[in-house]
Amino acid sequence: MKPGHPHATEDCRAVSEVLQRIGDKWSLLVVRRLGDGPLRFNELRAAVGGISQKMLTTTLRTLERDGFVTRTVFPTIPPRVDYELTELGRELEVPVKGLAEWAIANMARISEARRRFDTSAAA
Amino acid sequence: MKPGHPHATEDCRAVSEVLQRIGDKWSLLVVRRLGDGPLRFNELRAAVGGISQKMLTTTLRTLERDGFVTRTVFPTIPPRVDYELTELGRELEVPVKGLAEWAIANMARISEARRRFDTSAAA
DNA sequence: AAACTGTGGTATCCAATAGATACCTACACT
DNA sequence: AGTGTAGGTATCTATTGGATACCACAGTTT
Repeated sequence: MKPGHPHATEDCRAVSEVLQRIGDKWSLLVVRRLGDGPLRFNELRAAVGGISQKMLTTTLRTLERDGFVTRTVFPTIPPRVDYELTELGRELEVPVKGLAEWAIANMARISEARRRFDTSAAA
Repeated sequence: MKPGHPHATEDCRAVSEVLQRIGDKWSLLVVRRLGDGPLRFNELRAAVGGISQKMLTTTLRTLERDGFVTRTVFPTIPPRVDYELTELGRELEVPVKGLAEWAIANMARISEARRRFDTSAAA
């Protein structure tokens, strides 16, 4: 991240892409829940809380496509589908955890900055 | 991040919020550029590349609101406005850098997972 | 005097995406 | 006939991103 780094811009764009990818409304919540072990669709839905069926389906498909979770179908009746983090998904948790700790530690500072900005702008 | 952690869900939601915040299309690119030192509006625009005036304005306002950058207006003619990272902005770069390294190191794995998923789904 | 230039914006409109809601399937069991 | 599972589809709205045009101001050019 020093000036003159030849690939700085494209690298940064790659990071931005990954951030946009996992920065949607539900992906992190889902990954975090699966971090405790595999879950079935409706278990996961209940564990996350507040997510609609469609959004969970969409979120899981995208996570599966990107190789973060695996989807295992048991051809029973009624059907049973297990979702589980892949190795890649578990590795992702490491840097995310770093960001998580920062976010938790600095949320108050951000909130206060917002409050200051909003009150001074409203004046 | 262990099962039974009482604040796991709300913490995770906080992280998700921060990620959504900086996970937009331009914020990280802008922060990265300002990491090399303060820049004027049009300098920044040229440095980032491909960003419209409106999007840069919007992005900078939000970053300013959240306390990541400062905006300094010099009341000259023509006007001159400098943007600079705050201490909070510079601190943010640390965990983001961790995620950045992960993203760069694993981009290929994600791409390959996508390719596999898309080809097998298309079949 | 009129028009153009460089700044850092704002206002407006349009397209694409994200998310929510409601309703649909198929199948077996009770 | 109704229930539970794991979805799919269709529709709607809200948010996001982007393009375009415009503004104010002063100096410079014509």
